[in-house]
Amino acid sequence: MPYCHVAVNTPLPPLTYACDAPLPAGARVLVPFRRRTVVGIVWCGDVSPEIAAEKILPVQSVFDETPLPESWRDLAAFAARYYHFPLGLTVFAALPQRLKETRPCPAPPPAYLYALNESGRAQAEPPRRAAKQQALWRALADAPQSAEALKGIHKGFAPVLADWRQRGWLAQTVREYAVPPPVRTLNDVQNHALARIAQAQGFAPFLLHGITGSGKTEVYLEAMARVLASGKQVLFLLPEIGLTPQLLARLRRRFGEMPIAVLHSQTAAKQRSDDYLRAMSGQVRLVVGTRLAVFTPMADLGLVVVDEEHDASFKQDSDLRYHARDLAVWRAQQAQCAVVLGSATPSLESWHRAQTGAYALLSLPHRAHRGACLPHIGLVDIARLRRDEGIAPAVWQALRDNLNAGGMSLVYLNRRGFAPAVFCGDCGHTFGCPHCSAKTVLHRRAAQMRCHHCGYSRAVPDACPDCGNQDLTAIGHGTQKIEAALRQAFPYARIFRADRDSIRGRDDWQDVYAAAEAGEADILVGTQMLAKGHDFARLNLVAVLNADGSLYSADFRAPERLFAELMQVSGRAGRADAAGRVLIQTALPHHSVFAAVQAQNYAAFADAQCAERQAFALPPFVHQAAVRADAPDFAQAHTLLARLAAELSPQLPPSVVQTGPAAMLMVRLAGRERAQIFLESPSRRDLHRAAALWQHTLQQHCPAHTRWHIDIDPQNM
DNA sequence: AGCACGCCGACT
DNA sequence: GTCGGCGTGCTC
Repeated sequence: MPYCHVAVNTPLPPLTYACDAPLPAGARVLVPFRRRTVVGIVWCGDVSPEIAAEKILPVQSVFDETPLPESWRDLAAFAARYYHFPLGLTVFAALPQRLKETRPCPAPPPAYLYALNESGRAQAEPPRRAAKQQALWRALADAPQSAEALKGIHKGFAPVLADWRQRGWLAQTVREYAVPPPVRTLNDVQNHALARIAQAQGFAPFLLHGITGSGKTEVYLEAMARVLASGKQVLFLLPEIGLTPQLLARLRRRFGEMPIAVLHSQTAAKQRSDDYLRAMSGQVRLVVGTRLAVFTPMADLGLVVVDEEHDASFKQDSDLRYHARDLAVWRAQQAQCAVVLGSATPSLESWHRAQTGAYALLSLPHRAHRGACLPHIGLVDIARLRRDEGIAPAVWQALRDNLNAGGMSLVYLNRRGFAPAVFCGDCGHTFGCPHCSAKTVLHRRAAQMRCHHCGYSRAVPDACPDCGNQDLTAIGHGTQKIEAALRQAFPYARIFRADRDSIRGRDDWQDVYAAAEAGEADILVGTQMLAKGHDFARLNLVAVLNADGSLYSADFRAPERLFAELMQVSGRAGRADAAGRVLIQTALPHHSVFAAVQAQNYAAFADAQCAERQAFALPPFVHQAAVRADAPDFAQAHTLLARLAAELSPQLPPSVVQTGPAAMLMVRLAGRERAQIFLESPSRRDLHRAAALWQHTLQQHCPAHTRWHIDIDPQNM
């Protein structure tokens, strides 16, 4: 009797089942598992069993669906190996919801074109009294028609069409989509970048470094157009916040009626699995999505594009801790095609690879439209300045002047809520989250104190729980408080706030966007949400209120992130013909990151950061893995790691440096306390051997109440 | 990861 | 005397 290995949604390796005949690898099957029926993916269709025959159960049924292709299985296997995550769980993390369910999931039918065939043409056309039918008939006699076109002629076309098909009068062909010619012409620099990408043979990684407004997207679109025109597929990844209706509209303008698979966490389950299967069959050639789209099986991949490649949302921070940009590069290597990583502020990892020649560097150093110039960036030293409502006098003045001049301003700060902390003026009591090592944030409109890290919220207290003092002070400023202060100072200004609290649905965002576009907004107040991806023509003043926060952090990536954030938000200012102005409030004006921001010189900043990272043996000069444990008490997590560290350290490859265990920067999260050990090595191979050793040991020695995971290339400390 | 089977406190 | 707490261990 043949046996097969089946990946199921558990941390176990693929399990052995019996089957009547060898099964195709990649097939979706139903198998009995723990007295239940679960979905599995055949991993090996014909194996000899390594476990006792009496334990082996038969495969229950095999779905009549196209098996997942070998390239997809290789990707899943690689991700499981690289991220030291169980294969079964990796496989299921890479599938859309529908394919994890126990019902059949047939591939959606392709789009057809319909026309009268010879026997159809031999028939008499419908009489004039059946006007709609006659119109349909004439259209079908004239040229092949899509379903949408027929619907345009006669809404109730479907039964008529079915009838004629039944009679054998119709020919149907799969609809082909041509790529329309480009709408705009590129400038010389863009054309040069495009030519390099288009000429590439085989695996060819590019880092497209282009300042804000330099027209990176146009380069992507034209590179994509060429690949799509050749009949191959394109995978286009964007950060969560970049996949907007505006971007989709732009793709539709460029690629006409060509179908686009849109895969992100908010796509409805049915749509997502349909798009997944359409991409797998090659029916859809353009796949656009956020990080999870990197797992889309694609029959004939010809180009991968990762926009804003430095963005943190490409890294998943739970379950399978993958980095979509890195898997995207792996896929391009697998498919032997080009991959374009684009950013105005590339990650130092990618920059380093471009410097060492592993990636080809393409630069777009100027804004694309003539007349558009870089904003002027000024620093406002707030170390000794009195501020009114968290805003320095010079910034108040600039906002007032700009308002009077009819300009639009953006007030940017990365703090939601009203005030980031509340404390008692008498005894100094502060209000922490009971589950996290973080203060709760005052949300005044909701009259709540909320933790921004877990779901905790409570009513605003009337008095201090320690001393009964009723005079509680809100310190610091969040978007709500700034909005209130601005409304008071400028009662006639049209002020809009955009953050995760005020923008709940897509419509809220559309309202703000439309108002800003129509010139009906004077001041926008908001967080990251406003910094990324949206251009407002009238916006000519950006005020950044709390730039420093992260610089006090122990995370060595803080300057890199701050630089990217400031460049991104600065880029919002003055995209049209007039130079914009940016004012950054900081108490640390002499920090090197601000000089780099003022100079708007990414390369100088990146080179300086790289030198520092090299001196301190940090990524990208070494590779890191974090081994983390969390438990209700810190001691439990710490003890486990300390014990195993002592045990394992003599067995580690010599190039691997093991540091810790130490507390994570945020020790307590959602009621659990977290410790971690860092593994570092200049050798990927050695790092993986060390990680594998830890994985193996933890699988066997993890006590109750303690959880653990391994994070390869961790982005958070 | 689930989800059973297993052994000790508050209910009819 | 049972219902149910979640602690430990197995799943082909």
